[in-house]
Amino acid sequence: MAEADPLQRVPLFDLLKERDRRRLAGEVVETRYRKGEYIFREGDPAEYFHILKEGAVKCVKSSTSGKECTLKVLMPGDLFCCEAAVFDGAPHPGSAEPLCDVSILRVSKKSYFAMLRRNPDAALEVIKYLGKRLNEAQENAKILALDRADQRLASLLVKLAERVGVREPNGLRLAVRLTRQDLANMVGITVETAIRIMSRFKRAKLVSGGAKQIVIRDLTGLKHLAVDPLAVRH
Amino acid sequence: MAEADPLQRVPLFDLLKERDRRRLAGEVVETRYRKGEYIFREGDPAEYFHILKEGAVKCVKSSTSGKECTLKVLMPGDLFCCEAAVFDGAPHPGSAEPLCDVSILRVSKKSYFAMLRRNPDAALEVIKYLGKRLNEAQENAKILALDRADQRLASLLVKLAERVGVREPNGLRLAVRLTRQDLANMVGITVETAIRIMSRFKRAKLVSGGAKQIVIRDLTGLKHLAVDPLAVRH
DNA sequence: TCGGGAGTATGATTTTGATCATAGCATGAG
DNA sequence: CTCATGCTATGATCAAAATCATACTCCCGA
Repeated sequence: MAEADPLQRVPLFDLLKERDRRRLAGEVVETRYRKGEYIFREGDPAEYFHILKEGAVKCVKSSTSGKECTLKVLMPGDLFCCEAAVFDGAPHPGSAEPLCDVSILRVSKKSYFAMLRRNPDAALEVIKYLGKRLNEAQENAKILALDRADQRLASLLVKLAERVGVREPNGLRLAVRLTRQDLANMVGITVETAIRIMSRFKRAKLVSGGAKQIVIRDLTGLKHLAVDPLAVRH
Repeated sequence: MAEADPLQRVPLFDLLKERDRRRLAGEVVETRYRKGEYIFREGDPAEYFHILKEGAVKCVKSSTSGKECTLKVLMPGDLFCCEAAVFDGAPHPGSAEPLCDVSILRVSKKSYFAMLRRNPDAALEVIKYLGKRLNEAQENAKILALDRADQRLASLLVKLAERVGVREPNGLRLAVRLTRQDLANMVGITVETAIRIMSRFKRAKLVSGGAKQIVIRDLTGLKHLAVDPLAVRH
């Protein structure tokens, strides 16, 4: 906590009255994690509320058979485990793993709830944020339930391009490093299927690049494909 | 609004200070719908916040190709379209259809937000409710992404049994009327597949009954199946 | 610059579930 | 009672994606 008011520019906290922000600042702990570590694991007790300050984090759930599913990639400003922070004593329903070196802010559930009770605007902000997340999750469920593998992957790439795409001469570069395995885990398919479809997308000049760097070369084409039940041939 | 304080026993509203509850009561409209009507449709402007008072409602999303997916069956006390109520001017991301004759309470977004701003306890309650719903939605996404058709159906039946199961001599009867098509829409499979799997479940004495009435005869067996990657044979 | 490991690529085979087709059953309105 | 209609049932066929197997390629560090 080197700066005078480290929470001033953090989403959610920026809404607090200055007095409350200062009060809370003393209770916020900043921690750094590197790729490969866990921020928390499925089943751990959920005692803190988190905000991602820097880097990218994936939320993962796994099934008994060892298969994994990535629910969401969080970016700076995202709140996480608001959903878990909510239950008294219930464990984390999923794990949080850094996709690169990250920095997160952590507050105890108790201080978090006390803060919300004192700051109706912040509470409304959290309500809006959760509403948005619930919406996303339901949209996602629809896609998983109704769409084919290639459509799901196309939808994912569109979503990623819009969230973390960086303009570049030949398209939008995704600012997070994701392997085919990562992509597969996000849409409920196997690596092999993800690789085959990505190869098809490359041939169709929709995307380019590998694990280090994915570039979206034809966003409109992908959007089309996500909606249209016609596969890209060959 | 015949009764003195119609909101006293309604979830969420029961938390309000009496003064606020009375104030809000004037703004709450109760409406009845019957099976076959729509409460609202995907794309309609979202101007109200809803609470289900009586009956059962399904939340549905559909894809361009006409296929439908049922996100959730709401029961009395459930808030709905909190997620949509949140966006300024954005349309409903899904439809709400009664599964039987229902009664719903409706408040304008404006009064709803004003009420939450004045009642931090109610706001926290909404946060908890949304957290729970987000959790459910993510659990659901995991199941859709990783599990086979029979496991998904088994999970659904377990969930339904726990939410709307009524004790009976031969098992738990589901208090909502759901056809095989409804079940199929909830887990992203076709009617035919739902029927085949339900037939298998019947043969294995896990369930009984048809569209009028589904009875869960072996909850433990279903729970097992939901988790275990072994199909019920024959 | 060489070797190893992580990630990508691609083929062959099998499994699952969708699709198409037809038939049977039950429930309720008349 | 009886017909109509909405749901369930089941078979045959097809397509999509999982699985298993093997090879390649790129990068990074020693």
